[in-house]
Amino acid sequence: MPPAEPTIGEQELTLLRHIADRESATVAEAVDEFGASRGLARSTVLTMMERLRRKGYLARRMSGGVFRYRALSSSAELLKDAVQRFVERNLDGSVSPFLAYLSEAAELSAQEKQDLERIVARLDAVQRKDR
Amino acid sequence: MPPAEPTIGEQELTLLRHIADRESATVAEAVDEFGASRGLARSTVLTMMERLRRKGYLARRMSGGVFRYRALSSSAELLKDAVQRFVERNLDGSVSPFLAYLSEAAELSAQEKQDLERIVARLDAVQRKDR
DNA sequence: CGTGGTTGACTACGCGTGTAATCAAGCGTA
DNA sequence: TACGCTTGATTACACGCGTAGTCAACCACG
Repeated sequence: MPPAEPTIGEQELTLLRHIADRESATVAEAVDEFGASRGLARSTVLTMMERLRRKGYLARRMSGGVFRYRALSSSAELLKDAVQRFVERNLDGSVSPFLAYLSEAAELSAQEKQDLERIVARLDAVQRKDR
Repeated sequence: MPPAEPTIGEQELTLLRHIADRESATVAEAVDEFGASRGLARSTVLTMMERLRRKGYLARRMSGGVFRYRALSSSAELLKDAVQRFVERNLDGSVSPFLAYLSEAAELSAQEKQDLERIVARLDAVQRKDR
C-alpha cells in the first residue's frame, strides 16, 4: 500500500478533478476556468494547486515559461477513491446507509438506473455460480 | 428547511452514532464504551459531546445527579444525511461514482445484495408506470 | 529604458475539528 | 473533617483547509 494518501478537502478535490478532466492546466487557466466563477483570487488557486502537488496528486513541468500541472489520477479514479474513503471511514465499510439513501432520497438518471441494473445482474450471476 | 445543519467531523459522527444507537448515555458511559478503546481522554469525549449538543445533535437532561445525553436523530437517519451531504458536495449530486465503487470495489453482504435488488425492482416498477 | 501585467513563492489568518489539561464543586467514606 | 474520586465547565493548542495579500522576477510594449 502507498503511504496512506493525504487527505483532500472538498474544494481541493473539485479543483483536482477539474484539472484531471483536462489532463493539463496552468495556474492561469485554472483561475479562468475554475477560480473566476467561484470568486477565488489567483493566489488562492495557486496555493491549492501547490498543496495538491505536495500531496502528490499533481505534477508539473515547465513548458513555454510557465508550469503546466497535470493530475496523476483520473477524475473517475479520484471519485471512486473518495467514495471508498467515505464508506470506510464514515460507514464502517458497510454500504447499507448508501442503499438507504438510494432508495429514499436519490434521483437517478436513466444512465444511473441502467448502471445499477447492470450491477445487480452481475451480482446475480456471481451468486448463481457461488451456490 | 432547518437553518443548514452544522457540519460534523468524522469522529464526532462516530460518537454521535454510538450514542444514537443506545438512545441515551452519560459522559462516563461514553468514555467507557467509546473513548477507552480509542485511547481518548475523558475531557475529549466530554468536549465532543458538548459540541454535538451545541450543534443540536444531542440533548441532555439531569438524571440522578449526572447528565444523560440522547441523540435527536437515529443512527440510520444520521448516516443517510451524511451520505446525502457527501453525494451533493463531493459528487455534484451524481451517484455514478458510487455505482462505480459498488461495482468495482465493494464487497456486498447478502443483506445488501437483497436491498439492492429491491431497489432495482422498485425502479423498474416506476419506469414501467412512467411510460 | 521604463512601466505595467503575468507568474511563482512565501506568509498569513480564521475556522472547524481532534485532542487534552486543568479547575472547581459535589459526594462518599475512613 | 479531610481526602479522593466523579462530574461538569473552561481554556488551550495543533493541524488542515479555504482564502488571500504581498513581493520579487520576468517579459512585452510603448
